[in-house]
Amino acid sequence: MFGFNNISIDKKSRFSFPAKYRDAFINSNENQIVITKDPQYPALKVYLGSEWDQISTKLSSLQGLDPIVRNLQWTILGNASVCDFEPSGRMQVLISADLKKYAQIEEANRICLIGMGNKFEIWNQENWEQRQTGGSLATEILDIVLPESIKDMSF
Amino acid sequence: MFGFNNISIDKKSRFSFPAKYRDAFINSNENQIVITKDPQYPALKVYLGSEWDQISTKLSSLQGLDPIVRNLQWTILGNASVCDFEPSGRMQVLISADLKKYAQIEEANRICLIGMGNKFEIWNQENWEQRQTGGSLATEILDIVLPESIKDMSF
DNA sequence: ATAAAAAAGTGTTATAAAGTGCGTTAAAAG
DNA sequence: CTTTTAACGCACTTTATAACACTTTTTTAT
Repeated sequence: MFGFNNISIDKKSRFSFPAKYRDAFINSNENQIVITKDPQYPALKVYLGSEWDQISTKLSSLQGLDPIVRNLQWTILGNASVCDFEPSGRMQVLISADLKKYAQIEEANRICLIGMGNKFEIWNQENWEQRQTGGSLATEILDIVLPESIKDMSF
Repeated sequence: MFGFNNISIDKKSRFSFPAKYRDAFINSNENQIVITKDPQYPALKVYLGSEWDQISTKLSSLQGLDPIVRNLQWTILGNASVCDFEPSGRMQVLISADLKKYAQIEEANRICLIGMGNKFEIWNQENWEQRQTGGSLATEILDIVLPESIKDMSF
């Protein structure tokens, strides 16, 4: 599932996945997706249920007394929103007020949904354009040395 | 059970778990939860009964002559409050005055409840926001070398 | 020690807000 | 021109919370 989409969010903060992904969703047999914060950028990550199960299980098993691990757990696990999802239906998903704020799409009624294979990213349109045209965003959050325990994970 | 929730505590220091966790509680077949202190931060941890049984059994079996272990035992075991819990009901829980004080939520009528998978954290809202936005990883209470015995535990 | 008063804890109800479902219209694609 | 998709609007349902009433426990005064 790849590609760029500029789509709308309605008054209740819902968006629908473009129909072109329907078959892929049906084939992957998922009935849940998970939205959470991107740990590096003011953007959101969208995972398929099965993918999320793997990531969350691994991440929550790591030693939380390590402050870097703990911060990742907070960001990724502590902001995850699990949504029931019907690939055969409207494929609608709600974005919580918190996540909207984080991704700076509070006011916006349009977002950028970027297909990255097994996951999606959601961006504020201006942030996305700036980032693509080489500009840097102020908030590079995770500028740290990673502990061994998470070096083999990819979020 | 994941995600961020800003919820109210009533005048009698009760809060209710958001309804979105009901199914997960019912499926996990728990009728008790345990609230205790977080050993690193001014926050509270909430465990499911079964999870607590494992953690507390393991932790209390460790060698208490190690001062770090001893401190963890005091903090986590010595402040645990077991609450009967009805997933099919209102899912209400009382926070003791002690624990409220520790988490600095004495005055507040709102708290942040953070779902971290198999456990929750409870934070004073301001503390949480500061910690999430400040990004300073410097000020951890437990900034020490962990003994081998607890390296494989995650609280 | 006993009774009264206060505090703490438990449970119920009402109401506003948030979330969900679905039909209709508008736009795009074939 | 027909079919599919995206966006919008409305109605319905669920949820969160404050207010209230009642019970139990603790404290205080006699």
